[in-house]
Amino acid sequence: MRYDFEKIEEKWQKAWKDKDTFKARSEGDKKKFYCLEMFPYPSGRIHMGHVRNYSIGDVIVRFKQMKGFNVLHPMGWDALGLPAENAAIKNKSHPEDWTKSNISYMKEQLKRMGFGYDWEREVATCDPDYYKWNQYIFIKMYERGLVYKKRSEVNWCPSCKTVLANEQVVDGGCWRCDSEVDLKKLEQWFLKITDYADELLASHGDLEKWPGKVLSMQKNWIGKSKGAEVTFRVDGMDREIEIFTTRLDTIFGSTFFAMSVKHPLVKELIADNPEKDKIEKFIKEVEQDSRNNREQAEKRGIFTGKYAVNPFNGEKIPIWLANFVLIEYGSGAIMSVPAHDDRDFEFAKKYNIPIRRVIVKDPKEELPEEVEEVFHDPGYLINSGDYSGLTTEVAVKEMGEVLKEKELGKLTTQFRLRDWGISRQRYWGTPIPMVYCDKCGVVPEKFENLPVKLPREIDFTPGGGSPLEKSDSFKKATCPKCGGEGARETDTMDTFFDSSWYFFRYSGISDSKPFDSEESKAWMPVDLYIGGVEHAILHLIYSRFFTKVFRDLKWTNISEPFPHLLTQGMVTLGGSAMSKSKGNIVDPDELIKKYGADTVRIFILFAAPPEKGLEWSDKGVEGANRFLQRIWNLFHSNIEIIRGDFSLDKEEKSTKDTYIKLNQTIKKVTEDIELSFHLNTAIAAMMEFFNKLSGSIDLIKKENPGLLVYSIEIFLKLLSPFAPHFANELWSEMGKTEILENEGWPIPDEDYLVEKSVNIMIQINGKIRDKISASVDETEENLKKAALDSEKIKQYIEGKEIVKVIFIKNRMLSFVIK
RNA sequence: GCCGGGGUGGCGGAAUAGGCAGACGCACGGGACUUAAAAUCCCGGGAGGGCGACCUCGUGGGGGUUCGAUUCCCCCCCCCGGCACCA
Repeated sequence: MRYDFEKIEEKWQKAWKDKDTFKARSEGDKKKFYCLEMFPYPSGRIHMGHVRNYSIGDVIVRFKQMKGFNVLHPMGWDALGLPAENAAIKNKSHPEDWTKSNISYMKEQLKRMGFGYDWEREVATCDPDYYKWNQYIFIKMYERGLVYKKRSEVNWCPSCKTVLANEQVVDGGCWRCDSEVDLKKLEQWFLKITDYADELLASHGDLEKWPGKVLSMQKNWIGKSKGAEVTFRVDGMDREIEIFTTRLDTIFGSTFFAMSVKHPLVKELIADNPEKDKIEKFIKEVEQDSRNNREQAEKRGIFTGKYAVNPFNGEKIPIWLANFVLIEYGSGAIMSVPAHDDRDFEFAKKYNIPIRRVIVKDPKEELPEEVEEVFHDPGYLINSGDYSGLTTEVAVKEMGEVLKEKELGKLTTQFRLRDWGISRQRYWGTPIPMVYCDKCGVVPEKFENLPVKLPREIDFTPGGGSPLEKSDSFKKATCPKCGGEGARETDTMDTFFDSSWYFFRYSGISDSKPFDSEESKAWMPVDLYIGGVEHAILHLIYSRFFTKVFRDLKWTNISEPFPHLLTQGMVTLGGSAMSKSKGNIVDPDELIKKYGADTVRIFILFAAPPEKGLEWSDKGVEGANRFLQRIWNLFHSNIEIIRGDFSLDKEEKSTKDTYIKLNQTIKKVTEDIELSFHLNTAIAAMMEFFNKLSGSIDLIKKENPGLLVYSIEIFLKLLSPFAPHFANELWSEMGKTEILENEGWPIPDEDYLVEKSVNIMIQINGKIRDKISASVDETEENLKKAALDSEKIKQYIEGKEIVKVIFIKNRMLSFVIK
């Protein structure tokens, strides 16, 4: 008979709800465990990635709960953002309605999967009670000088009609719709994440439980490089240009100077150049090029007619405009050292600029005059005046001191990381709580006026500016400072703002603060954070930034929100991530309907270890179902014994191997969940045990029925985090009254973990030639005797000399012969 | 180019303080049950050779260390992810 998963799953979901099984409690002196999976965007329905992510989390949570932890396992919705607006425009509805109906549908789906959450802590970022605190945090950051407004060139997505953060531009395209990104000059609000760049990188040392991959991605993103700022005077002009270099030691080799066409001084430099028109044409071309051409273009440049003066040797070097110098990095100008930099070398070759070698590996080495190859490594300085002969390292130090002394620059550090532009010209986001007053300037909204609510009735079709611009009632505001008439900021926040602190909110929901610091202190940090590797940079770096700001605001005493990160691999179909736009979605609903939640959970967890990518295939889902069904069948065909009153006989010879296997399985499953999260091998171990049990069922029934009862008990406990409804059903059929979630996690019987006899392999010259069954801990002496008695071994050893014997207890005996 | 992760049967994947490669599952083949099928149960399987006991080869390729290497060292190839005229 097939088990009726529908009935069973509904029954136990109701039981968990009625018993508040997953309500976070702070009881006794139990340790806390805060397990969090990245909250979903309510796009409509959950997808396989969610199923995988939340199944992993749920196993850990149920395991920890049985292990005796106070567990916090909340869930919520990352509910603001563009898709809601786009969908609403398409269906002529409202983003709020679309979002809320999606939330309620998806919530049912999560419940249907049997995931154990504390729904009392649910948050939805579109709720004014939530985004109120976005606004509050924004103002607090403003007060700390971490928020500023700047007119700047920003990434503009012409299709989404909004600004994108640097992090949201992928290969020159919009991260969401892949349209080519334009540059646009706009007044934008920025968060000074760069103030924390150094710390964000330095505290990587505290994140030893993060995947190396994520750390390296963040490291790349922050892009710290040590070097020096040096000021070059422009010859014949009262102007100076600052450069950044990581190779101050090569400064005597600088034979030209290069700057970005967008450098603010360019206009002035070429003002009196007779070939000004030609240069301006060049500038236009380069600007055009950098927009259209995502690939690395051929190096091009043009001489400005001016010279820069090298502060170290007074040498005048030509100032060029070059397409390979980026305005976004450093100061947008560089000293070029062709002998020691590939780009400079290529450029110098093309434009016949002298190439001067200033660093060598060995000062005694005779080198040709002509520099044929760029030398990158550190070494000894030559052709460098008083510095010649010094090592790279010493030269940088000494030159740095000279710079400082003469006020010509300093040793410094550059970051690739830019400040985070958070202004968005769209409707469905948190209004930025600022008021413009003619008298007082820009003023943050008063606390008592928060939240600044999104008006519901509004034309939110995107245009050039923010849709909120069109609402007079929204725009109209009273200046919080002087009480005069003011105008509200109409841009909304990047939704990454919302998700940068939601985990704090869960840890201490409060009406009067973003989160209750006291309660939060008891729960934070998140002990295990599980989510897709696609959030490795954006979300995770922003969340770390917010946490450090909260610490500095004394709202928390932790510096890192997620000491332990588990990044699950993406679920792909046809090689790419499932997404609506690509139309390669697999809807879990169908599988759940056909097989039930327990089967789906086992199946997705068994398919691969969590951190690996998973190319979707439903081959094998039958196998997961079959596994449960086999347990069901064995259970029910032996129900009398299982319900009976039998005691376990550990020492019964005929079944001792099963008892040992059971204990080994407890150990393996526990370690797989706790240490490596390799839930696939945990399931495999359970299957292995079940195969063993069902293979010797007749013997066990006859000789040791107590072992069957005991095995089933333990087995159901081990299975319960994976297939919780199923396990609970059988558990209750055994006559147990407590639910499994409130039972303790089994502990292996240490005296029964090792088999009493083992196979010893006998090797000759490294090749296995025989196997001998022996009791555990058999001595080398005895095994050697037995091996030498073996016919198989004899034929190899006959007439040869035994040079050496290697023995590893309980494993092998190896003869080296000649 | 730099950084990170990989490469194991037909497939998903096991196993590395060096010691029986391929656990577990899928798919496949054979058998039992059945009038038949489905379901279920049992058996089989890396490749090649041999009737067989067995033998040889085999964890991307090449070299090395070792009695013994999927595991350690050196060189190379390929795949995936990230960053990238970053000065």
